[in-house]
Amino acid sequence: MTYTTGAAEDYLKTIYAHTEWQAELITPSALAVRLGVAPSSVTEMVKKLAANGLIAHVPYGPLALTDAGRLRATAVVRRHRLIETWLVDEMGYDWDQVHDEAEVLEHAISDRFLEAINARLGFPAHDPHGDPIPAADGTVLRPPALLLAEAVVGHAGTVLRISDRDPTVLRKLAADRIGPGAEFRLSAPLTIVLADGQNRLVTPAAAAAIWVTAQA
Amino acid sequence: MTYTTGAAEDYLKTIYAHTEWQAELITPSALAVRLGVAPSSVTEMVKKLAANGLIAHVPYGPLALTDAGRLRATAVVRRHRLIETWLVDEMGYDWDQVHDEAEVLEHAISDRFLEAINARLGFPAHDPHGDPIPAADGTVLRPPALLLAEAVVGHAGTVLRISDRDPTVLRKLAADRIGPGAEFRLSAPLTIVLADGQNRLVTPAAAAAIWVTAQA
DNA sequence: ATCGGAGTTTCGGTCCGCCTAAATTCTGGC
DNA sequence: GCCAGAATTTAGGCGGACCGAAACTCCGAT
Repeated sequence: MTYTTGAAEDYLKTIYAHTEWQAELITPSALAVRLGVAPSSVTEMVKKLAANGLIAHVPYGPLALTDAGRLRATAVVRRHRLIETWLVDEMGYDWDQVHDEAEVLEHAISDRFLEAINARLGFPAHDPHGDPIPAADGTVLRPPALLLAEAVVGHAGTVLRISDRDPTVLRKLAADRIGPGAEFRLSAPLTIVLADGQNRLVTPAAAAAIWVTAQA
Repeated sequence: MTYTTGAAEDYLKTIYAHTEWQAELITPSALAVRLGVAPSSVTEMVKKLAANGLIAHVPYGPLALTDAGRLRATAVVRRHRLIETWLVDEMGYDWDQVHDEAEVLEHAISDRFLEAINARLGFPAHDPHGDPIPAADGTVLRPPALLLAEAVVGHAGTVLRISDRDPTVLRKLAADRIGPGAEFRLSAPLTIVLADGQNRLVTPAAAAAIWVTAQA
């Protein structure tokens, strides 16, 4: 009835992550791609998660978390992001190196351990990529944001988060000193001016990974 | 061919642990008890480990690690003990609380992470219970030792290690300030005098968990 | 309005680690 | 030397997570 294996947690987390910054529901095939499994594996797990009341699913339709599922998912995300923050702040990792380690540890550490690092870090609200760390009750504070790739020329704002999907992008941006909190103005397509007046050319891949404040 | 699942690591580690302080080979049934699995499960895993050249086994006989198996086992033990040391030294755990957490983490952390904590701890030679931490090449430094339960009255020496099997024993001994490094003399059965002259009565369970230097 | 292809599900299968119950083998006491 | 009981192995099964191939459903383009 509880059903909280590492695999199930990964499915829930991935469903949650998909809807965190985009508002669309995820389809089984998209989920399969993200998880790197066959579509039939998704069907199977979806059946189990639905039977446990963690997701809502009509046959041939998209997937949506139930309240119970969302709570479970945010708990995993919370672990993942606290671990990433801790690896960067205390264990000497760079922000492009934490993902895989966190992926494993999030299923391995005890609650006690989690709270130990949380306290040590001073109860951070965001991870190194700017992603909000869900509270223990599942609450997530997420400001309105849009992709840099979708911003119009002239848009000014602050970098809120960078998707951690592509380590290459992360390394490049770190070298360019572009991270959460950076203020900028989009002076031309794929070109931003930072607070200190420096220009930066961002790759299309980077523009599709950088989320910025919606309001100037 | 490589075959290093968490379960297999646990079998190897347990076989190794059995022969670390006692010189006897372990039998399949003893291994089953230690691991909390059915004897038939042991038979099955033993077959796989033998096929992979990690243990030597003749049907109906006891189990022995091959060189390759010992190397694999000490690698796991190394992880386990470094993690325990780190949990106590840096993460605020008491020595009777680290076992379960280490049991899970030893299969989860990367080599990079392991070396990060190793460096942070200053490359310790022993864990909090006094167990030697194997070197990366599998070398283990283990002084001659005997159980306090087997020492004769009058025996004097130093506490080398305390088995971490029983948390109750560990808590009691911590309260009594008996730990690795403590000098003592066995003044009567189950009675020791510490370096500062204080007397301590040890329970039979504790006497069967405390290993001391063989020579006075 | 239908038809084909994309997306989804079903079906049968694999591997892993575990189980119980039923053989089988070994061994020590007579 | 034999034989009962203990230890071990074999046999058959289960649940979890995955797979590929085949069947099915759905929807948009014509």
